[in-house]
Amino acid sequence: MGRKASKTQPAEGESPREAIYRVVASIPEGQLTSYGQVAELAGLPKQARQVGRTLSQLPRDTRLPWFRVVNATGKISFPENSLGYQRQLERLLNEGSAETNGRLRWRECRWQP
DNA sequence: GTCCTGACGAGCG
DNA sequence: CCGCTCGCCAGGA
Repeated sequence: MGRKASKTQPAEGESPREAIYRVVASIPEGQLTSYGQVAELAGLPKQARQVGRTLSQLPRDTRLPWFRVVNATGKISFPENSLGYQRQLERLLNEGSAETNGRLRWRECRWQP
């Protein structure tokens, strides 16, 4: 098939972005995971940065549970004074994944997709 | 084309 | 625990 070899793709007929969306969408409510794990499950090992970059470009009205993705140190990957930090913490507080002091509660940070 | 940046992560001192 | 470096890679200037 005369197909122009694209750039790095996970190959399942999905673009890296689609794969990331699929994985993030599958994170169960009340559970947290890391950018690195999303990358791995999406078939993009060692590309945690690309996951972060992709999530940073999500539309505001997205239904994706992007807020369930935090960094490997178990913290929200935004400066504490930023709006992004507040929005993510708010969402996590809503489903009981965080304490009011901003401390995150890791309930089974690894799930089986 | 090159250079810099970034919602990351592991390693090292 | 903290700060720095290096690896990885897509995008924008």
